[in-house]
Amino acid sequence: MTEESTTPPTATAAEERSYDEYRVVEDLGGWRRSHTCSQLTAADIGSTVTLMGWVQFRRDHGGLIFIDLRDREGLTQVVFSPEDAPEAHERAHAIRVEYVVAIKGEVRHRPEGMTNPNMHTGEVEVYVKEWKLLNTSETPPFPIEDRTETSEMLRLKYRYLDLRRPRLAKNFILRNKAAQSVRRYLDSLGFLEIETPVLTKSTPEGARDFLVPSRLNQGTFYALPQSPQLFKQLLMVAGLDRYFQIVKCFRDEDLRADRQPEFTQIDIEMSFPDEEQIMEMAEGLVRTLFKETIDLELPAKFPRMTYKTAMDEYGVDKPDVRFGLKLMDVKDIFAGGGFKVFAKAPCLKALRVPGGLELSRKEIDDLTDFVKIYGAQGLAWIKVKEDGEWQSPIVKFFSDDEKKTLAERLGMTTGDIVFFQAAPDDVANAALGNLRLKMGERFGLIEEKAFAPVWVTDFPLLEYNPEEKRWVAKHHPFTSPQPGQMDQIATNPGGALARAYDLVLNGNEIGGGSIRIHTPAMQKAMFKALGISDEEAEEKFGFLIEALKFGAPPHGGMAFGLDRVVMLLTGSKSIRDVIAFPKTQKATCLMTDAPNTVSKKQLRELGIQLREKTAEVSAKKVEG
RNA sequence: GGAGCGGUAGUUAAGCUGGUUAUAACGCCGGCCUGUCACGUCGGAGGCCACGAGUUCAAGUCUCGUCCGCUCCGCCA
Repeated sequence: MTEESTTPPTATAAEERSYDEYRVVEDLGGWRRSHTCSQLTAADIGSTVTLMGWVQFRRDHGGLIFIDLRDREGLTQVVFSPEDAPEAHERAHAIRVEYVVAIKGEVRHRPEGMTNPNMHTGEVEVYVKEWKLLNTSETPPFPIEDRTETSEMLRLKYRYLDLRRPRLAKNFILRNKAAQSVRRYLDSLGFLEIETPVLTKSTPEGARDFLVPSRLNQGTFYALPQSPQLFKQLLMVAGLDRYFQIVKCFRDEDLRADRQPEFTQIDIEMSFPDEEQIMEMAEGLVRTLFKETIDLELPAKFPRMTYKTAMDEYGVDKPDVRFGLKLMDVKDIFAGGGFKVFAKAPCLKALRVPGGLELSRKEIDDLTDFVKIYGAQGLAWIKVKEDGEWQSPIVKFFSDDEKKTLAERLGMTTGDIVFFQAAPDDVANAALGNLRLKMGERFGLIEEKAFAPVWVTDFPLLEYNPEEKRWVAKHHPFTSPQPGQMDQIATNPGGALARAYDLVLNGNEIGGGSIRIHTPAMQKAMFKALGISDEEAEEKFGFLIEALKFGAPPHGGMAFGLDRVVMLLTGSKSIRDVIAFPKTQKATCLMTDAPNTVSKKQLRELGIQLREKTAEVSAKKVEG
């Protein structure tokens, strides 16, 4: 080291200096970490430790220099003192945010009154004796800290920096805990973790498949699994009895805050179960998971609700039961009455919101726009004023009898607002069901930290798909009907019930499953009911029907959406925050720039040629 | 496929009814500073206002289109 470089710059120095000469990256040179950045406490005082990590903040007093050293576990304050270690201190002026450093020094108690109770390691600090610069860093495009909001775009482009932020890092520490907890629990119950193929067969029904062209068999395609559904059933046929897997699933559908094209399921299947046994196992799993990750005791038994009740009272099949505000059917009150809009409505439902009197005209207008999203034509309402008078644009059309019955049925009282939807069932339910959630938020009825699980049972087996003009499986075509329900399919397809169940948590579907069909006859009958011809059934699902012929045991199971569960456990608003490298709403990866074009050679090997317009778009992408 | 919100220094935002040199905070660079912890303080640098057309004497601002991000509907269990 030259004379000049060890002399601190003085105020009289004419030209600006640079610390680049100190920014020489060194090898580890045999150094090893002795502690993480969240470990040191008063018990370690006096010991010599080695820490490695990233520089979170730097506070250079000219004399003393403090840095907060960060790793995934936490922060430790490190002190460079010109008296204790002049050479180490002088070089430390060059340290910048996000540099990677290794420091060796002595743990000391902080001086009286200088401890930091906000910091896990706030009682102590490490006085540096020597240190190594392991790497420098450019100034990060956004601050690596929780309190600064940054655009999703930048966060995704520099995901590895985003993941350094403590809040996100914590999510993945918890996610790991959750996964390990699930494995321990299921293993203890005799479930075997078995892997299933990722390159598999495209099956109709359900979501759009992601396809993978086959080079060895040109003109044919694998599909990525929407779930390992058929494989896990075949594992039951194989007599493996109990299976589970924490597994990626792929669905090529549009994205949402809680939907990614690839996501992770806790996939479970067991032999010889009834619904009760599966629900018991699932409740145990969720209870254990919550206990071991966030130390929360969920009730021993989760409440249950039929699909019909959920739709009638909550308007959705995934009710948030943390608060009341149930929908009420009032169709009968106005049937045949003078107010045509209500009298003729296929479905007429009301939502009474106590305290809703305070909603302004503007707010009601906004709510009207809100329900239009779900296909509603408008939003009728009645306010019950302090003097008991009803204020409403429609009440003048009501008869006295109608008013009286309505008030009694809904329990209308001063300060209320009542909303109405006169519409087809699905529209009325969607509009009021979502309005209910909005009102729950608006009036602070939702206890944010509460977790309210609920089973939704007795799902319909089939639902009508107007686009395809046929009945399709609501759950999937391998779901067993409830006893006797198969007979209904011919006469009243929509009324047949399935042995299916969903687990709903705070208005989020976190899991679902069913007892499966295990005889070839029933499976064939089901395909027939779905309008799938024998030939098609044979071509697409022949291997399943074949397998069912060889002593398939009764079996059933369920799958949990791990991403959604972890999202709820961590209080995240999107599953992107619990997926290390998520995709944008257009299903692209801003970090790797996937999906991308491939060379002509690659396409030729696969026997694939782009259509003219597609090729143009592709060429443009290559240029850009 | 559709609806809504957004894109302005490295970052987060402000920028009114179109009008002089586009603001601020944080960050960055440098000076000073031995008890800070989102250190303080003094000074400095930093802009294709997403992109492309148009209207206008004049566009960050108005119009149209395109691209990108988010939320939602459809889609998806």
